[in-house]
Amino acid sequence: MSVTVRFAPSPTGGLHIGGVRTALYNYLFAKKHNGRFILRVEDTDQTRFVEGAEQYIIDSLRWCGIEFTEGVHLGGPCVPYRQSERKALYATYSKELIEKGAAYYAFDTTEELDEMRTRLEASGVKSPQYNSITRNTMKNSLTLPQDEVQRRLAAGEPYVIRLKVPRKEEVRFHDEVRGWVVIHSSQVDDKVLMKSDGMPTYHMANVIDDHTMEITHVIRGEEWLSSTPLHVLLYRAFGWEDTMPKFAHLPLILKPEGTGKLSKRDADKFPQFPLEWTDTEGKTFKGFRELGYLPEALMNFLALLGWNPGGDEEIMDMNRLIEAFSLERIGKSGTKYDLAKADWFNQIYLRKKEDSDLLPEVRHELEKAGFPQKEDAFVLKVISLLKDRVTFIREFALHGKYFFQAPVEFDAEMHKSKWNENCPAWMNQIADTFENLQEWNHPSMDAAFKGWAATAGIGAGKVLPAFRLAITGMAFGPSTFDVAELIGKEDTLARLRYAAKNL
RNA sequence: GUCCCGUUCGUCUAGGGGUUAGGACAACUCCCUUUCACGGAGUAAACAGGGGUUCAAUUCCCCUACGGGAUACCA
Repeated sequence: MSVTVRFAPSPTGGLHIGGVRTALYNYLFAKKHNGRFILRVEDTDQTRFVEGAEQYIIDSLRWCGIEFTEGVHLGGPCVPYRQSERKALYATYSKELIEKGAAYYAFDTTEELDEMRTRLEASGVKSPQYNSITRNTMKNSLTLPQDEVQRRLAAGEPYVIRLKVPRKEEVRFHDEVRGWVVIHSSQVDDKVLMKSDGMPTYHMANVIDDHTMEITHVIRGEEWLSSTPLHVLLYRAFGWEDTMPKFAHLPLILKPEGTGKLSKRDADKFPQFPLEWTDTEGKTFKGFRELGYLPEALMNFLALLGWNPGGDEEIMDMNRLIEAFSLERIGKSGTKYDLAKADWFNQIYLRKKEDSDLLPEVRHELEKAGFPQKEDAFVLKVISLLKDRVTFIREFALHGKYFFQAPVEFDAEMHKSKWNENCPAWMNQIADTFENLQEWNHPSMDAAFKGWAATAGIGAGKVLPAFRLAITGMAFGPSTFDVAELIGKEDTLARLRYAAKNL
């Protein structure tokens, strides 16, 4: 089976998480079947066009690890891949439809359309539509005399081209996710195909492009399910029904709480964009990248939002996802967007990384935190000690500050519960004991510590928390001896004496 | 309003005419750990409701409720 799929966003803003998932599923499907994967830009709405959005989409998908075989940024056999550059093609095809009698010119103004709707509503029509009945009362090439139509066209009067939806026809299509969907053509209105500015509408451009690009599977969000009958009618009008692509409508991603479809407008409430995005009002939203999510974790999380491999398997990298993916296992119901599990995936993938792979980014975080520079070996050691304890890379700086600077603030709760009046003296004694250590490492410190505690007649458990507090200032982290080993003898003794004096 | 789609633990989901309805995240408890994590063992937690069909329905059918989508010269 030869497969061609496409991801066709419109450059009206940042790419939100639903779009990323759609792109991901298309990518997985294409890869699985060794097919073509096209990035097509649907920029037919000039009023909503946002500068930079196209590049943003390309960059975002690249970061996600979603790769295309052809598209706006790559070129390919179906060039151009931007719909605004394919205008002539749509014009040609719309003429063809008119000649076939499957479409017609309509000259109605916005006011006249409104008038029609209010008039029909007043007379009790539930949902007023421009359709096989009402079109007879409107100004179009079906009602106007031919010479008047020609005259208006020649005079350059604004017009749209509408699909002449047949009165009584059954429209049925098989959705790969939902099964058979049947609808009657009387429920479809005479949709505008070509707008008065000469641009096609989504429906028109979409069908023509999918056909000319030989798309075999349309995998898109459920918001398109209700317009699919229209698309089927269009394929039928063109005589392309036998090569019509298969459809797979993805369940929608819903807001984490409350109701409704996730939209870009919610981006200030929870992360939605792969990369940082600044909207047209100058508002900047952090992306998953900036928040510290690893792309492989995000993809794993997203893949499982509306699809699953059937068993208990959850940790799946891109190759595994490609291998396991199938349209049949896509779910039908909407999915709430709950990032808690994404955090878990991030933790898993973070732990899977080699320490050295983490080094550049950890360094970046440390620098951002303003910590003094340390050699690679030192930072690598910090990474190995902290890796099991963090979910995000930025937490290396948060939870590991004591590796880079002596604590000046001490955890109040721990101070209260674990630090008593004997502690200053103990800390000094430990410092004295450590002073004489020949070897500076965890085992020797451990032995010396235990020896001191035994001769002093103190339970190690009573002193250890205080020791930790003196060295790190917090109640969190790897073994204090490991910390002490890494920061060195001099620093360790200084911290002990400082705590003895000041706590 | 109309049309279309959907409904299993809080969340993501498996399952499917007869099951102790399974897993994961999150929560909680315990173990390990003289901290925090990791790891391990547990606890709590779901078939929207009502009618059919059937020996049997969470599973099939219908209705209702609820949720979502579409109803633009936006995609």
